[in-house]
Amino acid sequence: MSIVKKILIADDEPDILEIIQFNLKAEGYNVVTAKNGDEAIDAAKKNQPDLIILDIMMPGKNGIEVCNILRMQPAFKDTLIVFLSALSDEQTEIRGLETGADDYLTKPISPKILLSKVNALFRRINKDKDETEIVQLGDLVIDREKYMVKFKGIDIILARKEFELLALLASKPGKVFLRNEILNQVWGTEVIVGDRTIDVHIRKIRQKLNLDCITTVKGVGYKFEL
Amino acid sequence: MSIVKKILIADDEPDILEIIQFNLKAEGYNVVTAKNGDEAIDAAKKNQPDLIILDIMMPGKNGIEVCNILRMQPAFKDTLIVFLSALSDEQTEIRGLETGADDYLTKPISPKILLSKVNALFRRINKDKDETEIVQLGDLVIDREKYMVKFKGIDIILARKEFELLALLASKPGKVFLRNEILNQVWGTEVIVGDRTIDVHIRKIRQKLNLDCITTVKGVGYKFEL
DNA sequence: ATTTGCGTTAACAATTTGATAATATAGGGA
DNA sequence: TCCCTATATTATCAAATTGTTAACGCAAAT
Repeated sequence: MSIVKKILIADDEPDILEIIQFNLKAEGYNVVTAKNGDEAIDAAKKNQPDLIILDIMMPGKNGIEVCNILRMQPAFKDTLIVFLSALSDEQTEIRGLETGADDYLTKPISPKILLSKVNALFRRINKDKDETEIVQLGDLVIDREKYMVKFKGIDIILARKEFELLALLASKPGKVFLRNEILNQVWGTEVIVGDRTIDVHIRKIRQKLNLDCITTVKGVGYKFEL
Repeated sequence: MSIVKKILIADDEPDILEIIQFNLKAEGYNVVTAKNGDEAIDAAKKNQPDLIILDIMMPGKNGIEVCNILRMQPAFKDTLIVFLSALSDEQTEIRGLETGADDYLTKPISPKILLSKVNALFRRINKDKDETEIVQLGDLVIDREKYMVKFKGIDIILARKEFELLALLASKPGKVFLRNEILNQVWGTEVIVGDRTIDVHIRKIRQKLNLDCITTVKGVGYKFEL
């Protein structure tokens, strides 16, 4: 899957095609269009889009038929498919979703909302791809899932708060985290702890890592940097 | 992620909560509910649902705030979140989706359509599921089908809970399973057991395997590693 | 009816963690 | 330079968490 996502839109109304295409292109998507079901299938095979937006009522094969045909082929088993239809009856919508579509939108739809939905779908797809909870910075590896910190291949045992604190700071290297920010993220809003608590934990981390990677920004907070 | 998906519904209207809950349960989902934003956050942390359905307008924290708070936490980075709101204005919907939600549904909604949407979301998520019945890790063989564990060719008899617990931990070597996670997966959400139950089973496993393969991560959970 | 094993809990021991107080140190501004 | 304030350091102690053992209820098997 490329960096720039490709979207195929199939609709028999030129106006709709035009509006959607314009908006998606403006957002940086690569867009291909089709005027009916058969064209849609051809275009899908030819372009291998990342997302297909299908009108339901089209000349020739309707959207649901197209979806069915595509979903049967291994190449389109995982392709995102969304229906965009003027038909808003329950039966059709359910049938559409059960055909294997990822969403069912009804016309008329605001271009902005359509964009948001499309973005949401791609966001989800990308998330599932990199399931890694690992942050690596030079010789330092922070693994959230394993709850482990390694420095130059050596395991370092951190207590929970220490780990959370380090993970927070390391999540955005260079960013200065305000003391309040740290308190909210690591301790939560309900717990109230004294002023020196953060310092003590910072010190423990510095000690255990034996590495000058946490910088104090006086009067502001702390930041992580190698 | 267990076979049975867990869904958290947050809505301040008891009727809605009831209807949705009923329908999702009928479909075989495991359902947890919350009456407001704060409850939703608590319930999410406690139950680690696979999907969260959030009303927007709720007493205390509203749905969008809840979504924001959860999405900031690594544990909920990939959790499915869907808004279900009576607010159907464009601004709110866009804001909702940009907050990191996977969908935005508007009330009133037919239970059947909601179900179809929920099913569609899970269908999309479940593309990586690859359930092997036999796990082999070094000298250790865990056979889910035969309910047996072998270590260096020698059969080891584990009781049901012990087996389930070990199988869970071994399903992702290195991953730390939170106590809640373990309770949900091995004991289920309905059953409530005491604090020390997990420890006792862990001890029995350690004893029977006579192998230092389960590590305690204090304040977090347990992990399996050879 | 008796035995056996599982799952759970209670009770207590052992351990680790995290917050605080007290004190030292550093750095910027008057 | 001298203060004043913010942070660093250290030791201490309470709280939280887990480990261990024994015992109990229950159900299945004998």
